[in-house]
Amino acid sequence: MLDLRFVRENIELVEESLRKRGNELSLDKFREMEEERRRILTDVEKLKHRRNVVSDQIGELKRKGEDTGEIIAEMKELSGKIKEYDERLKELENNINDILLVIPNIPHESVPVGSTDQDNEEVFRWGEPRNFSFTPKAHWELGEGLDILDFGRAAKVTGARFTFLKNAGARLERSLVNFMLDLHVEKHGYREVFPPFLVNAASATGTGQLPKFAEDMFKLEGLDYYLIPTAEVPVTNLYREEILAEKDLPIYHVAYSACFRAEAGSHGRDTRGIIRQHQFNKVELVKFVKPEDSYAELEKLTADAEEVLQLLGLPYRKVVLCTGDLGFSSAKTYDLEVWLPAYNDYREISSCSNFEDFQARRAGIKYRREEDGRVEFVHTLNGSGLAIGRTLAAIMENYQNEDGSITVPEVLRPYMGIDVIR
RNA sequence: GGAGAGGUGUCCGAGCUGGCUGAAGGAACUCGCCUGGAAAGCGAGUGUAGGCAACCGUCUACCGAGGGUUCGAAUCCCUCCCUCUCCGCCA
Repeated sequence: MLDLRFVRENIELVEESLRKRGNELSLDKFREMEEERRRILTDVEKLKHRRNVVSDQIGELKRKGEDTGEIIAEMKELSGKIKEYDERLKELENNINDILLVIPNIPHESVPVGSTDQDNEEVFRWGEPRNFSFTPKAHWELGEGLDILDFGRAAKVTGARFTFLKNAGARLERSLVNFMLDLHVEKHGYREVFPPFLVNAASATGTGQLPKFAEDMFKLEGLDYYLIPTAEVPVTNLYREEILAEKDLPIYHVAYSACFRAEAGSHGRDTRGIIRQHQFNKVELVKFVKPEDSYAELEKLTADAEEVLQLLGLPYRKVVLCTGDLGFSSAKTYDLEVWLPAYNDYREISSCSNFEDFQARRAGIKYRREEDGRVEFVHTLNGSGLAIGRTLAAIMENYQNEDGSITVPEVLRPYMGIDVIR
């Protein structure tokens, strides 16, 4: 979330940035309540000071064995007043906080202004989409033909938008996880963590899923547990309510996890295949860095994700999301979109974002500067490195052969143990 | 799941028969003295959040979280969370 004082002192700027995101939230109510809050706070603090002073006097009088009846009567009245003020104050603080929690991050100045994904700007393309001498099949056709994807039985066992991976398909999924983890750990210097797949409400609030996007997550009935929509949530919350040492920054983590998305609004889109599932695997990159470094770190993080695509030989393009398409918590996001022959288009396979101090403030992740001992919020970043299921689909479609078999990309062969899936 | 113990500042650790404890003592760190240099020693300092003033400063809150009792709570009561030990169960 944004800093309370910052919002108070920059209301117009915040409203302007909301408009750029296509959000018509008015902050009039916020302004009113914040004024009242400060008024009451000043008053109640004066009363509390009085209470503290008199309380000391009572202690002293009691020690001397003197009468305190009158002064205690005064204090009773004072305490009653304080209680009333505190109640109103709490109400205001809750209401103000509720507003702050649903204000999205302010887009970075380099982010193009726009309303939909049509307005995203392409940064560059890498690789050439392959020219097929035959009509390429979609990954779901290939998968069923090779008996490596089973949609029907997954629907029976669980429901729509779940898939069984079988045989070389299951092995390919596992190979991709290992390949990506190895690359990021060994070459890019990330430290591997394996997180819980369930988090509590405080963690989901820390990264920005709650309170606004509760319906996108699966929640365990009767428990304060949510299935993680991405490893970003547990990994970013690793250091929630902590003060890190400057010498420990930057911290790079890479984590494999399953991801769970309820995505209530997605019915009807990508109903075939494994592009949009309720459960998928992902290798996620998460960084905690000093504020002055975060934009350079975003470029590096994105490059780390790109290298996966390059090593796999998958054509992709990099786009910068416009203000209207930017995620709630993000200040700037690059999407990497992989070429899918069956769609004859590029589809998102990685999303790399700088959240600046937006998540750090919600989650209370700070660091102490060596120079002057001051404490400030870190900047957090994350990006997919990559989404495994979509990578699998991309490999199947881009590396398919006329006979329906699939050539295994060179870098995966040590993990797969075979050259062709047939 | 059952029984017991406990959660205090960067860390360790007192206080817990309510007022003189934002919090003893120690460690660590910063600055100064000492020294050829270092260690030891000596002296001073070092939490977070918020309000007012915005130069110095000042006030409020915070002893796992929330609520209650009280004129007043780290200290008493209740609920919850977490950690440890033993038992049960389980991969």
